[in-house]
Amino acid sequence: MVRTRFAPSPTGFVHIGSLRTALFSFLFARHHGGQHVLRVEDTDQNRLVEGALENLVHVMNQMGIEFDEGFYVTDDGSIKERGGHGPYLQSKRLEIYQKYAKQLMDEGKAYYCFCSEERLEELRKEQTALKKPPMYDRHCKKLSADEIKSKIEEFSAKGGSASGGKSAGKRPVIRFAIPNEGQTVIHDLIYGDITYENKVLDDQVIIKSDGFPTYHLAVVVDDHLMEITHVIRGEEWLPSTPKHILIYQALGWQPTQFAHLPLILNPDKSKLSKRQGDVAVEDFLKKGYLKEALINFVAFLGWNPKTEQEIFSLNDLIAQFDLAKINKSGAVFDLNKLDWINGQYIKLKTDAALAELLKPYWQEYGTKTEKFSGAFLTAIAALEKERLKKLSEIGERTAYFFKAPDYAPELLVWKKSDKEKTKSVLSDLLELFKNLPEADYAKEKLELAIKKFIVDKNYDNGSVLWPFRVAITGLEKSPGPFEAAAVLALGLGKTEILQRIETAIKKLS
RNA sequence: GGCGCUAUCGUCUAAUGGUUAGGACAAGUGGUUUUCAUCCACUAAAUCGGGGUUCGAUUCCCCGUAGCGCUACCA
Repeated sequence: MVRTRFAPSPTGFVHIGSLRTALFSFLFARHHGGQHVLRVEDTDQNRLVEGALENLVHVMNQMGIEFDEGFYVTDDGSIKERGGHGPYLQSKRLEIYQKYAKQLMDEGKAYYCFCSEERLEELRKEQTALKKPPMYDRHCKKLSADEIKSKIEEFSAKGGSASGGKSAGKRPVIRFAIPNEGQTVIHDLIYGDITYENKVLDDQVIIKSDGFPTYHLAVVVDDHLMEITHVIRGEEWLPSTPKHILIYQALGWQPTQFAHLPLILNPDKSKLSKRQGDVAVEDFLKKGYLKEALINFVAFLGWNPKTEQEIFSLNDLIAQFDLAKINKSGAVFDLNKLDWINGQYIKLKTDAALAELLKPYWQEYGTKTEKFSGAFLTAIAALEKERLKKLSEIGERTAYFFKAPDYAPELLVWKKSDKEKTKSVLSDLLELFKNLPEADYAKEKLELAIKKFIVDKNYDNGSVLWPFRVAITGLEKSPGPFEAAAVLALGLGKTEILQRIETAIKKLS
């Protein structure tokens, strides 16, 4: 049984890279009929963020990434935990890590380290100055039993006193003793076999002085205990993987399989970061990117089905997903392509569904959607469907439907026409509309009537259609005049059209 | 500095030991059109460099170069 997990630390927002990692681990699990676990890695007490867990679970839920174990959103919107391998919050598993750390100590595979932060810093400085790799010098590994005993007493005497800075905590740290010889080989499902010399590996701290484990211990213990079969994570973890394998071996366990994902990059090719634009999934959602588009786009960063199909639903992805089709080089996060995919998904929506999605964005813009009929909103959605790249654009683009537009009089004059002609065209048009029966305000009838009007009056299209459209929309760029007018009549009645034409004539006077 | 990874159009990528190196986004041009968008057609745009192996290498190997990642009591 394949079991994968997504194991983020709760930072307060969901990074786009995390989304892809979660997506791939979900796709892999589902593709193989396996299970997907959500475990939260909150072992850094200095970086706790209020509400981060809730936010994380809600975003995952919203994106349609499911977890069989871990945390989930209940019907009433609260967060609950489930599954037989819990707890799924690392801060609630402290005794477990302690137990295995002790086991390693007892077997001589780990040791207490009493070195102060200052000493460590000094050491690093010296090593760097000598152009040597900064590594722990294993000073405390050589301590005798008596020395250890007295050091421990000294440490507890200090208690939690603030005197010695952060490093003078209550307890020493525990370091994992890396073997000085030999090699460790990673069999990565994406990168292939990678060999590391053990001697270049540092003696990692596995239990911090506050009693919390570091990532390296916690990840190994939890993945083992939670019966994870495949660890799918970002490429930034590749260099610490040999340490993890060594810990597995020290504990007498079989390592999981590993699949490291290529990084997602900023336009300058550095690791995608907050500094260079939005990286929070929440922000993209807020801007009006559809979850389907986000999923589709992110799936194509580093993976592709090797066909020419570009649009994939989550189910398509599950069916097609294959680790062997993931490539090894990092991928730049290209907003242009995201916009395009988003536009594609917007076009795929029905008019009514799109209108529904648009409501919050109209509200945000200040439009009281409850005052207008569903048919009206749907008709507007239909008009904008092929123009919209992001839902958040809707407010500004369609403001004229809800409130008479304001615009400069010159905008009414078509480039091949002039002010006087425009004025008389609009006056003629006003007459036409005054006599137009209500039933003829439907788009097709309206179009027929106006086209006939143009022929009868011997006008040309531009000198009629341009000012008419501007009178209705007040915009230089907008949907066509017939559909805009028809939708406007549907929502606000035919008199609104007469009024807007009258306003236009006045503007030219 | 050490260790590791990577390298095809601007971007995401496909392909093969032999192809006119393909597609998509973006860009540009033209068509449709009152404007915008859509749509259609077209154009420009790439195998990092040097050595091998081979009849032949963009593909396999080595070296170099570049970029990135890691190098914490952060994950």
